[in-house]
Amino acid sequence: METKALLDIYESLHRAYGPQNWWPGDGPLEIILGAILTQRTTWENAAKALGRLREAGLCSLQALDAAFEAAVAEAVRPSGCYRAKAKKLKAFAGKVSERFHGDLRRLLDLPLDALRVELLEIHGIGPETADAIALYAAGRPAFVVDAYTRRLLERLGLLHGGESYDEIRDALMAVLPADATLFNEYHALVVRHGKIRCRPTPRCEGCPLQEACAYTGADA
DNA sequence: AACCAGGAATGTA
DNA sequence: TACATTCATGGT
Repeated sequence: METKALLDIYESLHRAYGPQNWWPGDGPLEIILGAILTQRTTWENAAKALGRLREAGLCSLQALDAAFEAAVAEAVRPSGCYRAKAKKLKAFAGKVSERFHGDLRRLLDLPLDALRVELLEIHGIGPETADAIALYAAGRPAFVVDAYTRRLLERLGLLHGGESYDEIRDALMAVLPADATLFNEYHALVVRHGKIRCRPTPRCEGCPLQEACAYTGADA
């Protein structure tokens, strides 16, 4: 993949959609909890679950660590896969508690590579969630590769379709400047664009990537 | 009424 | 290593 092609895509998307302002404020912990809760669900459902965690007084590492898994599960029910996610949330709280003395900063302040290794050891955190946490909670330049990213790059002819997560991530990070702000907006823009469902004809009317690719959204 | 949404763990060959 | 199944709510 080439730097210019990828930056051109970014420019087109940014011109069309503007800044997406993903995961602002909230604080590192809630960003992490949200990253787990949004797996295989809409952000609306994840936000609902996060709100219920707050209501239940479970929005802290100590509270999560001490709480019954069933209580956590009940709170996060709206996000789906709720028993599995309750286990994941407690796994994260437990890891920070035992390995980092309950101090989230000790984890987040690690160098990117070390941070990613630590995150991947935690039950419930795979490559995409690890990069989302590194980028949006720790502010590190980690490129988040999701289904939208794959589909876009495949349809633009930059990928063939058999690549692993790490292959795609490493290829992108090898040619793009290590800029957390850029990666933050890039991922958010790819998702924003990917949600658009183009009509078969005319194809992608108003699509910002029309000249590069007539059909990069979801299947209509 | 199938299908998808800001995945990952687990089981099987 | 590579693919199938499971988790499970809520909106089209």
